Amino acid sequence: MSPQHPARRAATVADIARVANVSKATAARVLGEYGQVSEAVRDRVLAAAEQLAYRPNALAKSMNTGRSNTIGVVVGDIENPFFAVAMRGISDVASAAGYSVILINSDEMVDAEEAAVEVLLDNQVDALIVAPASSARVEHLASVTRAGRPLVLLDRRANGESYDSVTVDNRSAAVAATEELLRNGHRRIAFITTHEHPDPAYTRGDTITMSTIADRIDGVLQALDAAGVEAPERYIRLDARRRGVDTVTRELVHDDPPATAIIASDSLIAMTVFTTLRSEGLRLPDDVSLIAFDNPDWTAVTAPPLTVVEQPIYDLGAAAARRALQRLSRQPVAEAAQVFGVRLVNRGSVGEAPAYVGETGR
Amino acid sequence: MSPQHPARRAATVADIARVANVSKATAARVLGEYGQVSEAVRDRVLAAAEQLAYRPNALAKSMNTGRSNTIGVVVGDIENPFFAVAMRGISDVASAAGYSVILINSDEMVDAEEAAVEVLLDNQVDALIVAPASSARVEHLASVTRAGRPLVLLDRRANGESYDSVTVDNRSAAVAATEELLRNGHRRIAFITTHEHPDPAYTRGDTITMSTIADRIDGVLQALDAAGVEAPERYIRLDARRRGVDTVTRELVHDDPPATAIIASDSLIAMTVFTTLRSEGLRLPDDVSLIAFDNPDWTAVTAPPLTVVEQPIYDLGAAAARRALQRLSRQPVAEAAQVFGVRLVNRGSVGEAPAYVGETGR
DNA sequence: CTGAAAGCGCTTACAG
DNA sequence: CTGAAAGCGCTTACAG
Repeated sequence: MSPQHPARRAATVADIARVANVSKATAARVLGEYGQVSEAVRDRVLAAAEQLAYRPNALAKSMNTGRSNTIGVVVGDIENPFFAVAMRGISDVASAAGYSVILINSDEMVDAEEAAVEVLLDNQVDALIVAPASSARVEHLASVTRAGRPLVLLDRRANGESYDSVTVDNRSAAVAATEELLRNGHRRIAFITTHEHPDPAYTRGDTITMSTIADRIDGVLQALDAAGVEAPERYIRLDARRRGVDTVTRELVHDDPPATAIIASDSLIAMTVFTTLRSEGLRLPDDVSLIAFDNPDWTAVTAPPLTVVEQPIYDLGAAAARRALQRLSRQPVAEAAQVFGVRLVNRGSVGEAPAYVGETGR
Repeated sequence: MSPQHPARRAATVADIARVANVSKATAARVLGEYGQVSEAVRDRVLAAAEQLAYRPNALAKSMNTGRSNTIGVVVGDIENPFFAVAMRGISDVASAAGYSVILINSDEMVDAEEAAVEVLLDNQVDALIVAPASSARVEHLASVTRAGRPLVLLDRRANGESYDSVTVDNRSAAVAATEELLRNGHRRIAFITTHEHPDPAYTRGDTITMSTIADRIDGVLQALDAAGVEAPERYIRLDARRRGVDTVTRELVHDDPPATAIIASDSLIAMTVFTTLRSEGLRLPDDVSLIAFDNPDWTAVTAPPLTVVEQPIYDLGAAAARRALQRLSRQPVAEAAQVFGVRLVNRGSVGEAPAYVGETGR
């Protein structure tokens, strides 16, 4: 059987040892690059390996070493640009360190997330990075640390246990966005999120299970309260996918009195708000102002370009991977919770608040 | 040590066997769900497993069965929405079938792709899905089939060997886009791609290493030739990242005679063309028409919304995974090359070709 | 420096 | 139905 043709079976250490006339241990030493081997023997083994097109079986190696050089990642949806970019950050850092990454989508469902964690653990990943769908239901995450493997939370925190986490300062971001709007005279400021919730309206004290959303709402209300706006929660809308972001948008801007500004919790929501406002004949930013979370390229090319809250998404992913790697190498890690700052990018979708002229007008 | 506390060592089949008072073989039979076991013994084993919080070691299982239930995926860049969406398709199909997926980015560099394939093979993936960076340098792909593992090419073909592939009919797509432009009176039609190439200009007979790009150029030229346009390759621009898509765009529309329409090989290029035209004071579609490959959501909200070539990207990924799975189950697979059709989505960026009024005007 | 043996955690024949 | 043994392809002490 010539080397060009499909081999019946891949060559193993034993095969190399036989051909090189050494013991399996010796062959393994040169192939695995550990221990001491004489020059002459090494050459013989290497020649045999070359001849038989030897490739190591990483699984067998993992069985012995207890390390798979693999990192598991659980995100909501890799199709979501946020996670795609974060994944790139994770991948780059992992690859550079010789780690492969196994990816599973949770679709933001805790049950799926739990199953994913189990699969990944069974596959002996060395560490896990997860963007928890809920900050409340996180018992399954304990199984990771219980298995003695590093866990890093991506973008979202978890209640109870204190895990390593790499997040963004969503509260400050929301405060900054809201203040920018307040500065322009807005007082009826809406916040739209598609995060699932029993009631689409928000009442103080409501438990928001996703930490990013909870923080943003806190930030919006904090800024509004500080500005003396009364009952600012009136314009907060949760679970907007249920009735449609377009419908929710329409109601907000036709409310009495209407919201004069909208903060969209992600760029997809912003896109629908944008088109809905346009189809309603409302001008941006003259009639309604808009600020979006996230800064995908397209937000800079719309007319007007959108004012956005830019998050260091790639860095978030990279930092999560770095943290996991540090834990694996037992390096001392300074802090458990790494929080990135965000940046308000002023473009053209925020303008002076229009005067309220009663029910008939705006 | 109570079950709530970190276990020193995870329970194994041997541990369960000891506690349940059966042999390892018997414990393994019930835990691995194979072979025959009596009701009574099964219960005892299950109870022991429960008590010790037993979790199977997928690696050990793979060692024996020769199947890892893992699929390797090599794409150019997961941050690219095209691959993010395709990855979602792959993931969904793989997960549903009980497979995990390991992802590696090649950055469209063949060397990195080659290394990725090696790593994945070493990790004993059952099958491989790769979007080859080059159709020309594909020798490393042979190692996959040589290892007896299914290989499915995603989005791009490879020269020589005939591998399974799931692609899109790029030639027809380019023909359709070009004909739409011709129908509107355009004859100086440009095509811009960032695909790397020694010469940014295109000469008939040039070898384009990426099959998608080669097909698109073929399609554009075919339609233009059929329409009797002379030397239509004049407006084709390769490797546009080198000098900048904005610069390339500016030159094309200020050429004498200028291009009156541009086909952008992906949506990122389209975005830059869009902003460049605007900053040049050129109106879309009155002065210049634009058609983009790919249909991300934002292309529908620009002013004007873009006319695009929509590719069934998710389906492409899903089909690739399905094909890999079929090969693994040795089901008869009808054809080796699955080609998806594309759809021209007419929106607002194509208009009548402006009259050419000589060097001073347009 | 080199080798024989045991072991990682499972599965797979082979007996009984 | 159940068990003792061998084996998957490596690594890891332990001798020599």
